[in-house]
Amino acid sequence: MLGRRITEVILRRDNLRFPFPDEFASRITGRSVDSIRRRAKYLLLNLDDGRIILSHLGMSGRYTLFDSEKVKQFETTKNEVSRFGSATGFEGRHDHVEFRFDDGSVAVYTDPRRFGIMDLIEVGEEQIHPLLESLGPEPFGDWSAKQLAKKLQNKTTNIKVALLDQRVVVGVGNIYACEALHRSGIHPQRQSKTLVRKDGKPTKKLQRLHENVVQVLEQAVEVGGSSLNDFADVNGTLGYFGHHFQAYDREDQPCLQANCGGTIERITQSGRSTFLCPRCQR
DNA sequence: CAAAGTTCCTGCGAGC
DNA sequence: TGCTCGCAGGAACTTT
Repeated sequence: MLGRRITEVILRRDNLRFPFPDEFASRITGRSVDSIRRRAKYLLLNLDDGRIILSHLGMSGRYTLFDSEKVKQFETTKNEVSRFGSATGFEGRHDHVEFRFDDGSVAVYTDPRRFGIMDLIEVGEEQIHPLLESLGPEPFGDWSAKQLAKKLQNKTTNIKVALLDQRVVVGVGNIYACEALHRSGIHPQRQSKTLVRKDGKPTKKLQRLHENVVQVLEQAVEVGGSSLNDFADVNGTLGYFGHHFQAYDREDQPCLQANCGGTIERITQSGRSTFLCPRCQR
């Protein structure tokens, strides 16, 4: 999408999780995409008029890109079966938005559950956007164990729930919270503040957790994300991180930590599944 | 029945 | 007593 001019936007419904902003299509038609950034799990597409398309994939959203060749093919054959899985070319049941570009390519936003978000940020309003304003630090930025300790020092909340709190650190979802805690040997139900020393400095375990959060996310990105069902990149390539799970979705299977010999358990915390090894996670 | 995300609401208890 | 805050849990959104 980068560097291309939007020639047409087709909305197949009036909302995802929230209604599309007023005149969304007309306000972005004719604009070109100057740069693309990410903040937490939000995508930000900077347009040439200073406005920003804000997008979130929710649980099941995906963008699929079709080059002009592919687009021509679809338009001539009306072929609805493609190698893109649920993004069945154009007009699949869950293809909600189509961005058409000046070079003939098309980006399709597909989202069966419609937990995703699409909004248009007006010039200068990025800092005050309600979805962005209370986000915590980026794990790949200058985030430190010290910073994490500060956020957790008075928290009685379970550490797993704290990791999922986007005010503590952004980008850690349910899978990666489970994996990072498992690698760190920390019990998910442990009170957050017990990982911080009285003087406010991180304990050894919290330092490990900080390192492992970054490591888990880096590895997941490297192999293209987690395909629990069908996470795919813009070319339809499936993510591979699922093959690297050591705890998540492994209930009743042996713990893979060296010399542990424990068995992975599944519990529920705040309505979310947590997988842990009660033997090596304390 | 459970699911990868996020926000909002309610009810409860602690502390001032 | 009343107020605020933090926290836990649940609901909501929807389809597979």
